[in-house]
Amino acid sequence: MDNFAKDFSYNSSSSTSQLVSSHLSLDLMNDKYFHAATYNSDHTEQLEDDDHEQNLDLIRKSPECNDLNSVSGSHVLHVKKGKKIRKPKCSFQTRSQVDILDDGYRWRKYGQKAVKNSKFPRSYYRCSYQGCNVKKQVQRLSKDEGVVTTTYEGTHSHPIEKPNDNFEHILTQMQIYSSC
DNA sequence: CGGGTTTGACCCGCGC
DNA sequence: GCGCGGGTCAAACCCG
Repeated sequence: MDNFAKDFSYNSSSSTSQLVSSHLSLDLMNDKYFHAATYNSDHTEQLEDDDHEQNLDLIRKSPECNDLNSVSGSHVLHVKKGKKIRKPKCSFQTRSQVDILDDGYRWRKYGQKAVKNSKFPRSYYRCSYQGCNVKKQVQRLSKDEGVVTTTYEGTHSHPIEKPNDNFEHILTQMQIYSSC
């Protein structure tokens, strides 16, 4: 785990980001070396519920959603109809043979798209917990087939279903860096 | 039967 | 206006 801490590189200017992925499985650690190349976090101010619902679609259409490989970590501003919208987004890369990382939450796949200039498709998942609309995108890098990029969007409104102490530690590391 | 996956259609923003 | 690419929907399907 110390190796992970060393390998882990944080790349974000966000000071108040919220981490939405909390756990990755022990299997991942044993079977696949967790590379953890980048961490990208954008933070949005807590929106009023009404605004949040209204903005979901705007967020969904945001071109920034497409930037899986971005490591800028800069705050993303979306302006439409006079509204400023910032959305929380965390992405990281793992060196793994499998695309789906067991992060302790239950996910339901709702789409898959071919990605231009990549032979691997991008998969879209939503948290299946009722009322929780956290999304994640999973894509394998065409450049390096061993690397999977996972992007989380939103914040879980419920506890983790399958806690895992090992990655709790990772989360702690990430949260320390991001001052969550 | 309930919940998850697959996959083609659809929508939207953007660049030309 | 049109084509392209990304993101989502939803019907059909699968599985435990």
